[in-house]
Amino acid sequence: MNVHQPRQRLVTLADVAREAGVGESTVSRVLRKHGSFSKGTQDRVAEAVAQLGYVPNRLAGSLAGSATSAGSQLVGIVIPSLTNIVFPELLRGIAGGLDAVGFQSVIAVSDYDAEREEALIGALLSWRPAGLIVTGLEHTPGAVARLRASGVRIVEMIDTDGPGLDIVVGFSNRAVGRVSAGHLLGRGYRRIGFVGHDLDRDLRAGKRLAGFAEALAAAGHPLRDREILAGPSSAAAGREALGRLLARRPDLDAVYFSNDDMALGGYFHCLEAGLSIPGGIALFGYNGLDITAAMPQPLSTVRTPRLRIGEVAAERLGAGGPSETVDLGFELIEGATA
Amino acid sequence: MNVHQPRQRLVTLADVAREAGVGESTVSRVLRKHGSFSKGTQDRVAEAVAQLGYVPNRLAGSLAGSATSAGSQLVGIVIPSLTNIVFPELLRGIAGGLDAVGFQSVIAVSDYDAEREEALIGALLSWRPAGLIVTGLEHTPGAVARLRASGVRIVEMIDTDGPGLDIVVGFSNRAVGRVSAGHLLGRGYRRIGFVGHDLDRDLRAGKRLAGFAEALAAAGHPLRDREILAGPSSAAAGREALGRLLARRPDLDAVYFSNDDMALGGYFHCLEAGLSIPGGIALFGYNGLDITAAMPQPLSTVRTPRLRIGEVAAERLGAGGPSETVDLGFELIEGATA
DNA sequence: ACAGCATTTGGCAGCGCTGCCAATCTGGTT
DNA sequence: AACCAGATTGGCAGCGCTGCCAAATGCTGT
Repeated sequence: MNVHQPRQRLVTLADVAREAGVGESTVSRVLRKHGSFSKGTQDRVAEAVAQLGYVPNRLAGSLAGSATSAGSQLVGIVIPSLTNIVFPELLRGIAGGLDAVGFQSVIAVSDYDAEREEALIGALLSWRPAGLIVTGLEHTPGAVARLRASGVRIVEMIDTDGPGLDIVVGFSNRAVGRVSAGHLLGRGYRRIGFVGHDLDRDLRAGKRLAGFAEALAAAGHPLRDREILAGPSSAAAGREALGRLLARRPDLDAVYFSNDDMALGGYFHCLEAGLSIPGGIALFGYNGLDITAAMPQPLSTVRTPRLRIGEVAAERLGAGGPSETVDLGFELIEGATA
Repeated sequence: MNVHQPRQRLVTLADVAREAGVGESTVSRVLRKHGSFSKGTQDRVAEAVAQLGYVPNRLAGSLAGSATSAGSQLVGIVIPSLTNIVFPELLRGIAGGLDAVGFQSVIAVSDYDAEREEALIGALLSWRPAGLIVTGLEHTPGAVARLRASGVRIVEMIDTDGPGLDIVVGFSNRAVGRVSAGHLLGRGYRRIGFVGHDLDRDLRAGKRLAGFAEALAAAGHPLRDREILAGPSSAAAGREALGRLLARRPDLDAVYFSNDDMALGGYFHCLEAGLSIPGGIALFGYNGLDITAAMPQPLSTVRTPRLRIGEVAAERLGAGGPSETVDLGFELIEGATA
């Protein structure tokens, strides 16, 4: 089946109209519950639709509507990664918010590559989406130009540390870094290190580190050392990086991780090396992944409102308000590791 | 900005044609690198496009092409969840395979609900996608009817235990269960239990358990007990469930988990309860998540070719071959916990 | 210089649907 | 019985693009 057939002609609205013995525009109105029509007509149309197995063609619908109404019912989404569980959670939030209004999402993954993001934005705009949701505030000039010229609602997610193009939904990554530093300092840690991943590409992680280091320096206990592995974050990377860092600086009393995956890896390293936590070494993460709450010692971390960010992003896309920044904040989880 | 404006008229292909001083069809040919045109024309068109900031309207393009060519360059995807990291990985594979051919994916999440899946399939088909990728082999009769009537290529992912509609890409979940049981039996475990999640909804997990229990029974060492928590899989659920199971049946010498998340939770339970692994109790998971390899004792589990499944699914969607089932197999990871 | 062929180009009819407008119908009024 | 507002309906011109076809152009050999 399905082998190079010239694609059978599918049932069209005109077929339904003929079958139901009414005009095309009437069918269109009934199907969209828009305008007025009698109960009898509605029933006859419904029957014809069922009879013929009609599936509306939204390409045609959106194209026709594009002159006057809101364009297609698609929303374009660009995220940097699918590997980091954070992004699927954002997507889940968006999907939830979106299908409340019958929109659907076209998703593209940039792999933390700004050039690629620009290309993807172009590709998504070619579907004349009702709006676009992108990640972060940093984009190539070309991408910004396209977004501006598109005339559609733009939502930038996750980061509020800087000016946005239209709607911004997230929290301050810099503040997360500062608060995390404050917590460690407050607990009396003084010889603090950092374990991270690819900061050149994950710009938010870079901002957190900047805020973190800044707060430490301001308190007079500057960051002692850092171990940064190229490549995406992972438990394996965190484990290896913490091993290296502690081999070099066994005197550290606390380590800040670029995220929970890395921190979990660090935790595994400590288990294996027989280091006591937080007495021997304190660990502090970022994200508040569910898994960290199930650890024998819950991870000390910062929980971010990922799902909510997605929901709000979706919601604002539909709404017609003015441009604005929505800061959803974050929550420090004390945990037992720092 | 962007407040209820009646959507400015965007640049169209006709505008480009006028600017470049050529006909519309010429612009169309140049842009799609289809048919023949001179270098000079190409340059003039390219310049006009850049000049005007033209973004093609794929809604119109797909609609126009739909009469003769393959329909839109969209691919619809239905997955049951975004929470379980497995599905984002599938998506990543699909995205990779798809953008090699310039297709884009519209993603819908069914929440393991068959009725919802049916509705989503309808919604996706209304975009006249080039193909549809769905999860698993079990669908409502209505969903099957729609898929059949759509006339597009259908790929069913992950599970090969049963007949498919068109292309099936995955592995045998039942076989995973059997092989896992074989491994435990081979290692001498005899008093075996199971910890799982929501099997009524996650049908693949149910099939694995069926295969597992069947193999145990065949060997004369039937499954001793099971603890199944409602709701999705998670480390927290695995931890709690293992606690309950062992409280009830402290004599168990091995436990099979519905997946690695659950197993990791079980591992945490053991750490906390001071149970030695695998001497006191052996743990066996499913999925081969990266994180389990970073554990102090790597988890014994079965690694599934998730990324590859996605890639192959995408690849087959484009290809025009006959219907078939592609079994990509799986790999048993010995690990250190069983 | 001219036929013969390949290459390049433009015109235009749809693709299936929606929005606008005019036509028809309904029921109640005067 | 004539009249009117409101409800219901159908016709049809696009939405922006692609595929088909015919026309124009460029080259070659004779």
